[in-house]
Amino acid sequence: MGLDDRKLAVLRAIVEDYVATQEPVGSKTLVERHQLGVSPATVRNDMAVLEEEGYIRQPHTSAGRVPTDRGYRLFVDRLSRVKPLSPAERRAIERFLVGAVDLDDVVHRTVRLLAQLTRQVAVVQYPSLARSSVRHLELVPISTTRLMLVMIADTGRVEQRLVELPTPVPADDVTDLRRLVNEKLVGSRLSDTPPLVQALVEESAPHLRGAMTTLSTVLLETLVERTEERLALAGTANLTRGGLLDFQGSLRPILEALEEEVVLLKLIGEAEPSTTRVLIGDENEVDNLRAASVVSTGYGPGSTIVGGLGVLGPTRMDYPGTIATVRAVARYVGELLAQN
Amino acid sequence: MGLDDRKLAVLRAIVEDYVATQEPVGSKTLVERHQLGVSPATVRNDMAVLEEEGYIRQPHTSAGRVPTDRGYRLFVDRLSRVKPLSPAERRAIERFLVGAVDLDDVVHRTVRLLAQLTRQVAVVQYPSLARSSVRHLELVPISTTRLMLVMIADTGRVEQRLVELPTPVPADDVTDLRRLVNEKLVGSRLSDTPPLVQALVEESAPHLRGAMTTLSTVLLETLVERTEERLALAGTANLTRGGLLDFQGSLRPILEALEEEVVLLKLIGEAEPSTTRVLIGDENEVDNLRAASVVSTGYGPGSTIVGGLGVLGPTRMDYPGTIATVRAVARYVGELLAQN
DNA sequence: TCTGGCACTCGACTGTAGCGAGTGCCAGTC
DNA sequence: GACTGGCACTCGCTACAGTCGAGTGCCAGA
Repeated sequence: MGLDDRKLAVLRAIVEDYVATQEPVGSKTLVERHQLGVSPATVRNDMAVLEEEGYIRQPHTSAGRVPTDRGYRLFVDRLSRVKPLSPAERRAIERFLVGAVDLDDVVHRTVRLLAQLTRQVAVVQYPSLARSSVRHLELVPISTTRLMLVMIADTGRVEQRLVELPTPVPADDVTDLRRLVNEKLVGSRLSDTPPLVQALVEESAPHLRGAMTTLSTVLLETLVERTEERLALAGTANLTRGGLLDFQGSLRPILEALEEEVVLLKLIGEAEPSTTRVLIGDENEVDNLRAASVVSTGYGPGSTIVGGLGVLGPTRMDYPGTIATVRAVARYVGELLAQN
Repeated sequence: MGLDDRKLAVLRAIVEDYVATQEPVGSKTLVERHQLGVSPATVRNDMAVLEEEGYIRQPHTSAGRVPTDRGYRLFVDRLSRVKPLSPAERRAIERFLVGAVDLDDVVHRTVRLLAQLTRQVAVVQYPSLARSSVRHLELVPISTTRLMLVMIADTGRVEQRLVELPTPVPADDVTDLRRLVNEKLVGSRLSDTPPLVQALVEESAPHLRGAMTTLSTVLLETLVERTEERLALAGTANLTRGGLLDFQGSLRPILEALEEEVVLLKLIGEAEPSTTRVLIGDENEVDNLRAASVVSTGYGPGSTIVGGLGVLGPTRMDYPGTIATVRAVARYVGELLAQN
């Protein structure tokens, strides 16, 4: 795989041109637009090598070259630098995010902002419950045998769930239950609660035992097992930019994939390392998204990560710009959350 | 506008055929597929009249006829009966909606169900706050100058909002505040609260006055002014059915409209009368949706209405079936809510 | 009022031809 | 050995002409 500097430069030029024009790029136009200092014939030879190595391909004979997924990968890894944000973008981010009034608001603003700036489909995961701690648990009696359980997490998330009690429970007992669960659980990570919840049942007074058992079941179900991850989506209309050229003519699989929360979470939620992740075309494990690329990263207050966010677009996307925007937005959101 | 019975039958046949085949329908195929008891020539004469009256049109000379928006309207109003649901559909609805665990769950299941049954884009509005009553208000101290206000409505909706207090407020005072707002507001409709909230400030003890003022502002903002209506969406992938024929080739405007919550709320949220509403093509006031039809209705426990739901699809849609499904789903959801 | 017949229209499809962007290869030069 | 200019070739795109056929409008007759 002897790719000298010039061949890399040719690849970079092809990617940049193709992203800009959306048309296969030929050797002649390439030397015209970029100062490569060599003739078209030489570029053609280089192209032949790049094609051999699988970085570019010809849609058909007598057409220019188009980068392959592998070509984009090389471009992203070795040929591009993260583009600094324009002052206008920076301002847009700041303006957009101030004045957010609660978590819902923050998430919605963020996802719209991301979609607008990148002109692609944006996805923002709500702060993960698994990475949140309990700030407060509230029990609101609906009837004598029904409670509304409200959990407030330190990330600002609020989850509620109806609890059907096996037997009527008087108001005083509800107060006791409330005190007990709060004493035991407040401050602990949700992922660490199962043993605590277990202990809660065992330690509770006999007359509370029944209610507490039901309550604990619901608690475990809601907060731990059914990892109730939520997310917000925006910018699907951006999929129609670039006519029907992107996504080989059919938006169908993409739209289908976007409806599957599980799929999206996998895409942007696994942001273990705090670095930005780029998945290009085929690298994607979801079949429906083989024609798309995803740029995602984690966000959270300070250096911790509580959730993921990212964008999805055609493989033919402006990677440097998109990566920069995604990172910047994630950083701003993190700062915003840190203020809480 | 003398449209005798046969002309109406011809129109009905045209609509049904076109909806089924998606192809302009000619006089010959029409008499073949439907027992009209007359010759193609006669049908042609009727068609000419129908076209004159604006109920059908020809995409081009030497093509069959296609219903106009006006034609669909006449069809819906006078030529179609609501199709009874198939047992399979009935079962699907029941199966889908049992086991819903909280409001979010109900809404999400409903919207997916609607999308699946109608094979169109489904929209479900959360129970409107304006039509809800306060069941409980909770104040959770986050710090000495910050409270989390949580409002639980009788419709199951839970809204939260951060309150920044002007001065630190001790825990005892928070207890007092909680008691006061609950005493005053629980049980009242949200739309009726403004005077009550006002009174709350005036009647509160001097040392609570400052905090109560801030609190009341937030209350009014969150619950009344910023009519925080939420909605859920599903089935956008269904827009791609029928190739690019529907929506005159561009999904763009549709997708854009679907991103605007305000627009959607207007579409399905204004379900004043409990009857089903059908908006066909041009009747739609949103420019982006001139190529689409919307079938919507209100839902709620018993005969009250707390929100709207509906579907959006091409004007060429199976109106009788869609209307039946939308109504049935709304009724089931209403029953489900009544159980709470 | 309905029907059969007939001439007409016009989009869809097919085949052909010319154009041109772009390529691969090769011989020649530095 | 690396680069370049030149040349023949490929093949998608566009334009154009011709054919086909579904569907129509109209009219005379039952």
